[in-house]
Formats: sequence, C-alpha cells, structure tokens
Amino acid sequence: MPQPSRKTAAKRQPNRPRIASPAKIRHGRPSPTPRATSAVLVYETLHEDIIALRIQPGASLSENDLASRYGVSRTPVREALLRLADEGLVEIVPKSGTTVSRIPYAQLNEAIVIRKALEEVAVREASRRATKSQITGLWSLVERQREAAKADDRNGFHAADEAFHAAIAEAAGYPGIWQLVNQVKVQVDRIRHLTLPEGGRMLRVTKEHAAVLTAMEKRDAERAIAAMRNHLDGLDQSLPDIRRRNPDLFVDEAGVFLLPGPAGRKTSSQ
Amino acid sequence: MPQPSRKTAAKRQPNRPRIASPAKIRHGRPSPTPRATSAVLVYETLHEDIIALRIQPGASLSENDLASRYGVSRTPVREALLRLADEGLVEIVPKSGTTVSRIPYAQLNEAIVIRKALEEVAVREASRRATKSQITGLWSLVERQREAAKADDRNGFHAADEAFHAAIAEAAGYPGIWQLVNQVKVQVDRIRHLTLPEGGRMLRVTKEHAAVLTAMEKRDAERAIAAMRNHLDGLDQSLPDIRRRNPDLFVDEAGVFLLPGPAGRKTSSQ
DNA sequence: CAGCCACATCTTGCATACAAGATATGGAAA
DNA sequence: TTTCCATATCTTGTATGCAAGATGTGGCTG
Repeated sequence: MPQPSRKTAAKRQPNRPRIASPAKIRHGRPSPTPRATSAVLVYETLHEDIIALRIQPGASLSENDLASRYGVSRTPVREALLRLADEGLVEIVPKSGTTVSRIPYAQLNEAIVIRKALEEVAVREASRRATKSQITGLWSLVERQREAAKADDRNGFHAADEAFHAAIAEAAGYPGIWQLVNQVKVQVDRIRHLTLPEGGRMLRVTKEHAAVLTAMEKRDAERAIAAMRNHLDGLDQSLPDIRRRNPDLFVDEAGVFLLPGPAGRKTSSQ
Repeated sequence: MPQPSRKTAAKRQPNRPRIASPAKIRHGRPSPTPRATSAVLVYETLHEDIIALRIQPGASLSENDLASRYGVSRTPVREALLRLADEGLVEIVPKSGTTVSRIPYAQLNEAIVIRKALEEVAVREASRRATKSQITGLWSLVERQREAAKADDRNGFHAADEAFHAAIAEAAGYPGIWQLVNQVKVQVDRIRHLTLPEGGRMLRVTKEHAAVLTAMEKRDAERAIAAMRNHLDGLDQSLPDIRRRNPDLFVDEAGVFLLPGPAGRKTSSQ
C-alpha cells in the first residue's frame, strides 16, 4: 500500500529515487520559480488585506464572492483560504462558511515570548559570526530607517525594520529563524495598525536598533541580547490599551496556534 | 475593493462583524470539529508515510496516481500536497511534477538550535508555573516511557516522549511552543527511523527526562534548563554518521525552511 | 554515428458541475 | 403572540474536464 511510484513502473520514469541518474542529476532543487500561480496571488492579496485590517476580524468570506471579485474560479481562491486557515488568519467551518479570525488576545503574549527567544538566539549567533560586510549592511538598514522616520514614511520604516531583523537572522546563519518569527508574529502584526501615531516612536525604535547593532559590532553578545530584549519589550506595553479601544476585534480563547496538528484545524474547547 | 462582504448586503447576513448580534453571539470559535474531510485523511496518511520514510525522499508523486490509490479525486489529493509543500515535505514544480523532498541536511542543525531555544523557554516557565497535578502527570508520562523502554516498544516510547515535551509546554502556559517545535522538527523526525537500535538509548532518554522533571519539581529552573539542553544535545551527535550511511536521502542546500514567504515556495539559488 | 526536432504523453493549474450539509426565512399551528 | 417546522438558499467538499507547459522518445537529417 505504501511506496507510491508508477503503477506499472515502466515507460516513463523521469526522476526516480535512483541513486545516480545517468544524465541529469536534478538533485533536489527543482523549482527556482516562486510558483507565480493565481492562487498565490489571491493568497497574497488576502493576506495583506487581513493583516492590514482592511478586512475586519469576524467578517465572513465566501469562496464564490472572492472568486468573482478576483475574476478567477473557486479553486485558486480555495487554495488561498486553506493556507490562510493554516496560518490562523481565517476559520473554515465545513459546510457553513469561512470567516476572518478575530485576533486571539491570549496568544499575543505567547507570540511575543517566542519571538524574543528566537531573536535572542539569532542575535547571539550574529554577534559571533557576522562579517564586516554584514555589519555594514545592517548599518545601512538602520540609516534607511532613520531617513524613513524623519520623512514620517511609516511603510518604508516598517519595511526597513523587518529587513533589519531578517538580516540579523541571516548573519547568524539561521535564516529560518526569521521565517519562523514572521510566522509567529502574524497576529501581532494585525494590531500594528491600531497603535496611535505616538510621535517619536519611529526614532526611538531606530535608536534601539542602533544599540543592538553597536553591541553586535563589538562582539558583545550579552549586551546585544539585552538590547534586543529591551527593543522587543516595546511591543507588549500597549496591548491592553489597544484591546480596550477595539474590543470586538479580539477573542479570548481562540483555537490552535499555528499549523494544525496531524488531526485538524482547531482544538479549542471553551 | 477591500471589505469583502455581501455584494448586495441584503437578504442574508448570518454573522456580520457586528459588535453584538442579538441572539447567538458566536464569538469566534465556530469549529469544534477537526474538519474530518477526505483531504485531511490523505494529508495525514501521506505525512506519516513521508516522515516514516515509507516513501523515499526524491520519489515522485503524481496527483493522479495518489487519487486512484486513495480512491478519491485529484482535488483532495491536491489539497494535501499543497499543505505538505508548505511544510517542506514535498516539492511542487508547476507543470512538471511533485517529488518528496530530500532531507535538507543544512537545516537539521538549525532546527535543533531552534528547538533548544523554544524548549528552554518552556522549561523555564514550567518550572515556575507548573501545578502539582501537572508535575504528577509528567511523572506518569516518564513512568509510561520507562515501561515502554523495558518492553522495547519503540512506538510507545516515542509517543510518550512527545507527550512529555508537549505537557511541559502546556504546563508553561505556552502550548503553542510545542506546536512550533513539532513543525520545526519535521525534517529531523525523518531521520529518527535511520538511527541504529543502539541498546539502552531509550532508558538513557528516560533518565534524562527524569532529570529535567526532578529539577522542575524543585523549581530549579536553571538546572531544569541545563538538563533539557543536555537531553536535546543527544540529537545532533549521530547526524554525520547517518548521512554517511544514507547519502542519497539528503540534499545540501534545500529551499525555504518552513512556510513560504508571501512570495512563493522556494528561494534556493544554488 | 551525432545532433536536432516534432510529437506523444505526462504533469500541474484552473474552471465548472454536482453533492450534501448548515442556516436564515416565512408561514403554519398552538 | 409564540413556537415550531418546512424550505429556499447559501455554504464548503468533491469530482471531472479542459488548458498549457514540461519532458522523454523516436525518427529524421546532417
């Protein structure tokens, strides 16, 4: 029953798991293209809209509506929704409907804790292993961020912010850490747009980044970690306030955190 | 363009994002069912088969073959494959084919590092917050593990092992940590079946768990963390040896780590 | 014999049709 | 007026057919 391969195992066996195919090796990196299908396009659009709260938590999404809205059939829409469900951004109820998930308030703290732990590792390793050129690149990101802050360009600022953290993980030799962080902080990202414009925040964040980088440059891992921790502490301060101002966007005990276990999508009991 | 809701916004609006619907609140946990669709079934089966190496890395999977094999149509098979691709277990090349991913050797170390960081946090918090009953439950898991070890029941042993780690995350109040760990260690799990039966390993692991738990019971977080770190160090010892014995199951620089970025599935250049 | 090219055949991506369950609505009955 | 029930209509899950690209094969030409 296992061992799915050709039924007849004859005629055409392009890349069987043989140990060394004679002509082309094709040794396991078959896709240089990022799979630019229309399903991915729908996914990206919906993802952005949900993160930016352009689609309200709790809103219902219909595959048919989305399909006609994007001018495609239900199939790619459905593929996009399934991925969003795995990320916890939508909730699919089998024969009933699909809704945009409310922000699971209880998970926000956990996400921040996890992010701290992961970025701590990244900063520690980056302090040890970052090359001169990588440090230079990080400084240029800080500079770009400072410019965006002065120009009050919040989008540019945020982009540079993310690039900074990604570059640290890269310099640590653990690029997967940033991918994980990105995945974990999805729900936190949704409340970013709810923070008040609070003047000077962007410049403060830039300084915090500079502090991390200064310590890294001196190979002072512990100091860099402390700076990073201080930097990330800025996140959980405003949470209660934000919730108080937008109570209907949140939910107390939401379902599963990220990917479903082998069983299914949600385990919540309450 | 944004704000997907009803086209006409009339007739039927079952659960609009209103702040308080009169009758049923339905406040954001709509699915108690684990979505027992046939797509999930196919996914689970394939997942297990790939993890257990019953399907060799590099083997090609055809949606048609799998569909007829499982007695369903291509649609649920396709859904399953897409999820497996997001997990990094298969690689889909648009108009060409789908293959089971080879084990990305370079990512194994990173996965272990990440796992250590995450479980460290879990153990620290669990040392502080675990209730008496949770400690008792953990001891019973250790005991179950000891029994399985003595009976040479490797499956039961592994199940108890996973339950132990999951219970620690639960006791820490961060159940999402174990879900993340589970997701990160997917590729590592695939080589578990390649380790030699090495007598006494199961009893040794049991003792390591007991050491962690003893420290936790005494609320000695630092000692518990050290024990956990020592426990997890046991993983990366045998990696080079395993690779030497099964070179064709691995690949050096594989693509993306886990979930794809908003762009697509793979970024690998080499 | 070597190289090239057309074609048969496979692959996945997408559109569409059908199935089956869930839910709101409207009307009948108490 | 209130309650209950049948039903219309929506929802997602699945099956199927078509489209378009990728790839191995065989034969042709040099």
